Amino acid sequence: MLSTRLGTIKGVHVRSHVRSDGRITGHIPVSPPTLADVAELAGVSRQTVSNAVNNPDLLRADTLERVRRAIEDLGYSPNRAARNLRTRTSSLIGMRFAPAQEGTANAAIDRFVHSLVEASEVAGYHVLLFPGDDLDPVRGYDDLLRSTAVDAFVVTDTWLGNPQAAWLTDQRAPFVAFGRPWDDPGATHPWVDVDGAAGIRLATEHLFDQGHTRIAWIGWRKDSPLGEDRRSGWSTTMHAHGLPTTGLASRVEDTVQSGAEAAAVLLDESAPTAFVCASDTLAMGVLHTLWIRQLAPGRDIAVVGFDDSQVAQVFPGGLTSVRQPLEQAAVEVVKALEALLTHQPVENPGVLLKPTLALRGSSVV
Amino acid sequence: MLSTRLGTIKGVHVRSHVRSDGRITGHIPVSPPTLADVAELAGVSRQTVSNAVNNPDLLRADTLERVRRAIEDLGYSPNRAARNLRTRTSSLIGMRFAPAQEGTANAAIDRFVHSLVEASEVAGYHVLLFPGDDLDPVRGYDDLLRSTAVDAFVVTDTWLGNPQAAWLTDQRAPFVAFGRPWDDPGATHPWVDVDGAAGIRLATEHLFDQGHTRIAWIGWRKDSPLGEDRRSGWSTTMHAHGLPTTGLASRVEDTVQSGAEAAAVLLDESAPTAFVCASDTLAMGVLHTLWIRQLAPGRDIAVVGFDDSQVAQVFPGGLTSVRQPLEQAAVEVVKALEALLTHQPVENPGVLLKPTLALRGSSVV
DNA sequence: GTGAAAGCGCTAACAC
DNA sequence: GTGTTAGCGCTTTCAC
Repeated sequence: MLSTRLGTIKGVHVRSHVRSDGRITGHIPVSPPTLADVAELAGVSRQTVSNAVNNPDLLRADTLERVRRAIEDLGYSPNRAARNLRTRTSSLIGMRFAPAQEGTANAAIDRFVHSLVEASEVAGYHVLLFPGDDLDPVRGYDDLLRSTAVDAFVVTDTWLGNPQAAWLTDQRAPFVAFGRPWDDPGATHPWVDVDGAAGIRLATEHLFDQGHTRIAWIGWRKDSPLGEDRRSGWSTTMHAHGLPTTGLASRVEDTVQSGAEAAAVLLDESAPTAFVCASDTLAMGVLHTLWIRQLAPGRDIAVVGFDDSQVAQVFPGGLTSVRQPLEQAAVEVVKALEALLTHQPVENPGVLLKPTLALRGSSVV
Repeated sequence: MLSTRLGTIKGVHVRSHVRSDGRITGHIPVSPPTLADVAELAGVSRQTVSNAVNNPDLLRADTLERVRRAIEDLGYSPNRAARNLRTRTSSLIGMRFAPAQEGTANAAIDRFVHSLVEASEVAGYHVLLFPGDDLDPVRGYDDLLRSTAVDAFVVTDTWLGNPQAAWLTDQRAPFVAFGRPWDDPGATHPWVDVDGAAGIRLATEHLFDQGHTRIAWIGWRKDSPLGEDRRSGWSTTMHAHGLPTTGLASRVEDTVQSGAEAAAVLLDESAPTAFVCASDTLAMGVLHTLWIRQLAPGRDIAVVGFDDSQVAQVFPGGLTSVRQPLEQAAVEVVKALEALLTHQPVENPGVLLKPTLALRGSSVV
C-alpha cells in the first residue's frame, strides 16, 4: 500500500507519494490527491470515483468498497473549486453581518447566525459572512452574486425601505428572508419570521394573570412595522380584557436611555404597575428607572422585555422576556433555501413561528 | 452597444444578449458574462481582459479603458470558482463558530467575528463559518482543508488541551490563533491576544485609587491558564501596594451562580469592599449577591468585570469592565494572515494587545 | 503590450 | 456498471 502524508509547507500543499503522473515527490510542493490519484490507486476510471462520491448507488458493492478504501488511504476530499466550477454551485450561503450594536441588549442576529451555521451544515452548506456598505447597501450582495460566489443569500434586515429584498428579487437571486416583507405584502420570496404580536400577547396575558390591570407599553416609533406589530399584541390583549390603554403607551428610540425616560414619564402620569417592552434594551431602561426610584422589579413593578437576551438571563433576579425560537427559525430558513435551490414549487412562501415566554423575577414575585 | 441584462430565473442565470459564441439568447438560461464575452465586446483577447482585472499596469491606457468599459457594460465579475481553481486560492478564511453560550454574559467571540468580517473585507477575504463537532474537534478543519475550501483558518479556542492548533501545525495548514498558545510556549504559529493580566491590573489599580484596600478576586479554576494570567494581574497589583490577598481569592466555574456563591462566601469570611472578576458573568453573580443583600454596587461594594459585554453596558448604573480591543485584534489577525499567505517571513509570531477599562457605576460613586 | 495554448479538478453526457 | 470525452472560466506560461 502506498504510504501518503498530506499537508502544507508554508501554505503550499506537499505530499510524499508516487503521483499518478509518475512523479515521485518527497515533501516537494504538489497538490493534494485528486480524483485521478484515487482512480489510479483503486484501478478504476475517474468517473467511477466521482460516482462513488456523488452517486454511490450506481456502483457495484465491491467496486464501491475498493474506491472507498483508496479515498481513505489517500485522504482524498474533492476539490471544492473544481466542483464549484463544474456544477455552478458553491454550497455557500451568504449573509450580511452588520457591526455589533453596543450599548443595547440586542444580539438576536448573533444567536441566529450561530443557529444558521449549525442548520446549514446539516444541509451541506457553509455560511459566508460579508460586511455591509452604508453607502451602497447592495454592493456586497452584487459582488457575490455576479462572481457566483454563493448559492443564495439569507437576508435579515427586512425593515421598511430596505432595498435588498426587492433588489435581489429583481436580480432573480435566490434568497430567503428572516423577517416578513413588511413594506411589500405582495412579495413572493420565501421568508421566515417570528410572530412578535403573539409573543407580546403571551407577555401581556401573563401580566394580567399576575393581577396587573394597568399595563404600560414601551415600543418603537410608529414607522417600524415590526414595532407596531408587537404593539398590537399588547393593545389587543388589553382590549380583550377590557383594560384601559389610554396614556399607557409610549413610542421611543430603541435605547436604554429612551426606555428609562419613557418609564419615568409613564410612572408619573399614568401609574402603571407593569411594563411590556418591545425589546430587552427598552426593558433595561425601565429597570434603570426602577433602580433610581428604589422600586423592586417584580415586587413593586413588573417588567417584560423581548428577545431573551443574555442581559435578560443574567440580570439579578432575571428579566422576563419573550424568546424567539431562533434555532427553529434557522432550520426553517435552510429548509426554504433547499427548496429554492432544488427548484421545488414554493407552496408556502412565509413561515411564522411562535415565540415563548421566559419567566423570571422581573414579573413574578 | 449591446444591451445586456443579467439575472437568474429560478436560480438559473439568464441573459438577453448576443453571446460570444453567436447564440442569441433572450432570457434563456445561460451563464453570466465571462472573460470571453468581455474580450469580444472590447475587441481584445481573453488574457488582456484578465490582465485588465489583475494586472492593469500591463495594459496601455486606452486598451485598459476600453476593457474597463466593456466590463462595466456587461456587469462582468470574474467567476470565483474558476479563479479559485486556477489560482488554488479561495479568498476565504475559515472559522469555527461554536454555539452561543446562554445564561452567561460571554459574547466576546461574536464581537470578534463582527470585527473579523470587516477587517477581512479590506484584505479581500470573506469569512466562512463552520460548526464544531464535539466528537471530533478537527473534523470541520480537516474537511475544509482537504477540499481546499479555505485559504486559512482563524482559531479562537486556544484553551489548554485543545488539539486544533497542534493539529493544524502538523498539517502545515495556514492559521492564526486569537489567543496565546498557553499549553505550548514553543509554538511557532502566529497569534494575537489581549493582555488579560494588564487589564486586571488596570482594574485593580482603579479600585485602589478609589480607596479600596480589601479587593477580592473571583476567577476560574486553576487549570485555566487564561484565568491564572488574569488572576496574576490582581495579585501583582495587590502585592505592589502591600495589600493582603489571603482569603480574598476564589476560583470557580464561569457561571453567574458560582460567582454569586463565591461572593457570598467572601463577603462573609473576608469582608472585601471590592471585587475584581475574571468575567462579566462572574461579576453579574457578585451583583446578584449584592442585590440579595441589599448592598448598592459602587456605593457599598465595588465590582469590576471583564469583557465589557452588553450586559455590563446596560446594567442599571453600569458594570465597570475590562474591554478587549477586539476590532484591533481582528485587524492584527488579518495582518498576520496576509503575511502568512504571502509567505512573508514571520518576524513576530505573537501580538499582545492592551485592553482598556470601561468605567461605570459599579466601581465609581 | 498583446495573443495563443494549456490545464487547474471536477462532473454531465454519452458510449460501451 | 464502468469508461471516454468534453468543457466549466479562469490564469500562467510563452510567443510575437
